[in-house]
Amino acid sequence: MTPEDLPASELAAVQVAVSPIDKFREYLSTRGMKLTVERSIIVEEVFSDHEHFDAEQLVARLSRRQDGRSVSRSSVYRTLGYMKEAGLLRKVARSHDREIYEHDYGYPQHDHLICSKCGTLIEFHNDAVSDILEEVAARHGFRMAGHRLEVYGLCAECSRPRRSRLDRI
Amino acid sequence: MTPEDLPASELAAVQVAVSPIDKFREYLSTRGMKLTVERSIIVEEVFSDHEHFDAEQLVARLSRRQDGRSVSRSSVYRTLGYMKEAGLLRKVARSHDREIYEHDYGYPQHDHLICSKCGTLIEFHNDAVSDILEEVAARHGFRMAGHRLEVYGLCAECSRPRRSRLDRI
DNA sequence: TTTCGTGCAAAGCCTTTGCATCCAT
DNA sequence: ATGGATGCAAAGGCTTTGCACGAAA
Repeated sequence: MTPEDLPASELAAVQVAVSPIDKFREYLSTRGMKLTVERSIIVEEVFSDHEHFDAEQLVARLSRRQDGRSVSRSSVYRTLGYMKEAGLLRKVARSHDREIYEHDYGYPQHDHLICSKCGTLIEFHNDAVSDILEEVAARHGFRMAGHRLEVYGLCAECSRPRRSRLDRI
Repeated sequence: MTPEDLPASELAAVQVAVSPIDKFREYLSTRGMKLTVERSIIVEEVFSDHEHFDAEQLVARLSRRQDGRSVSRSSVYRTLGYMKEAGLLRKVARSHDREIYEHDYGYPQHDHLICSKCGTLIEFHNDAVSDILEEVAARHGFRMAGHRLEVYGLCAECSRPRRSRLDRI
């Protein structure tokens, strides 16, 4: 119950009162579930950086650990689901038939520009969008819980014309 | 190689009102492909109403036809892909692990409110959203090609409390 | 002991693909 | 004769699940 085993440095970096692991523990307890060693490892790995990731990449990162703290693929998938329910993660896109996750805790709401060519995800935030959606939802008697906005196109890098391509025939 | 087999009348009407089937034929011809009987059946079935659908539903609708004009599942999937490339369809969401399609030809751009409970899709259009996205994209040197905006939550119907559910212990 | 969790393998599902056959917008 | 297209079945690839064993309270 008590978060006394958490490094203060991490708490500061997340900029929230409760660390992800604590929030997860809290969520689990309300469902009669436990914060097991495996679940802790997964949360730690997931929040070790802010990059987007998919289940398989996470499995790979976990199996690459040299401390022998590995977790099975099944547990990874199951835990990602719980973390999403707990509000720690959210699915932001789908790439190559895989769900892409990102932190949904400790970071402000934002959306993405997705390059159709290289797959790069560029985050952006715009309050006006949220306001508009609130208004639209209200007009339809719809109780908005969240949204997913993906803008497709080509990033600056990929939209730059290249001679090599024009040379082909 | 040359598009000389295209009726001049159709070329002239391109910017105006070309039927989905014609637009598809045109697209196919530019790729050296043919508008076969099966592809025509699929286009006809898809544009027989404006509802959203997924591949399996379309397969079901086609197999339900009494005129013996059936099409295999393979062809349905393959053709949906071509129709998307041709600009006739677009994927708007993903529900129950299936891609949801809708017409992308002859209908104005719009987005959706998606009920997390019953899966209902409510369409809405808002110019401000498009404007904002154009601006955001420009600011990032991103060449926007399109977007996908899904608002999650509960529709008016599903957000209404029901006694019957409370009765269950 | 009892309950919940893990890991493995197998199953599920949607979607794609290899290949022989078919056919003609 | 000639490509492209179809249809069937099998393969793919991500994700879920059944089940026996394991660990913690």
